[in-house]
Amino acid sequence: VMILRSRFLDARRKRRNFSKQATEVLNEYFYSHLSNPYPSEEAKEELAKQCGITVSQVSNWFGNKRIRYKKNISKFQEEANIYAVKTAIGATQ
Amino acid sequence: SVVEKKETDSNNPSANWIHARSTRKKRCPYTKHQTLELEKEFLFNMYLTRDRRYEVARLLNLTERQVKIWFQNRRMKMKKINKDHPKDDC
DNA sequence: AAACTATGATTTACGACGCT
DNA sequence: GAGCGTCGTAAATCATAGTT
Repeated sequence: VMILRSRFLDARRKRRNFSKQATEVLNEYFYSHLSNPYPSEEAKEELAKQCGITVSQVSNWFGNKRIRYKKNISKFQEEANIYAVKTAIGATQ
Repeated sequence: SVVEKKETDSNNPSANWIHARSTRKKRCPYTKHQTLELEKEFLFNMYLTRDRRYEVARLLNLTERQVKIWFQNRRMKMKKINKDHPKDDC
């Protein structure tokens, strides 16, 4: 019984990558809050809405992003620069 | 100046959220058997009595703490499942 | 098409804090 | 006040999607 249940739930692990726009929004938040990339529950809800994903998915994304960023900062340097520039442009307008 | 501030933040990975959980036990995935038995126990009741916890731990060769935490995590998982899919059921 | 890598989701293990 | 509760998370691992 629960074998079927767990198999059913494992099937939910089938995923699709998030859209380019969603990833863009998440990265923008991440890199503009690099000193403290921990969105509040409200911020998560807002991001989820903007991205068309669930709050859980936003939490997963930030969890993965924080650990992977931290594990290899240099690998993300280029991406970090891109979003730094992006937010800088946004700030001057 | 706004630009400068953002850039220094970006170039400053020392910004403290990188705190290493130094003295933590490494996560060790449980066996199929352990997980299955834990799930069966959870199905029986979501909360463990002290005696049950001792028995389960002994039977599965886990510590009581591991069993306690497994049940805590399992309850959180159930809560998340109920939240993400409100009412589709078998 | 078979390696390989990126990425989203799930699983252990805690710290922080609450309640009794 | 020891002890178990939830909540949010780190870190490792899993499973698959996407790339070379």
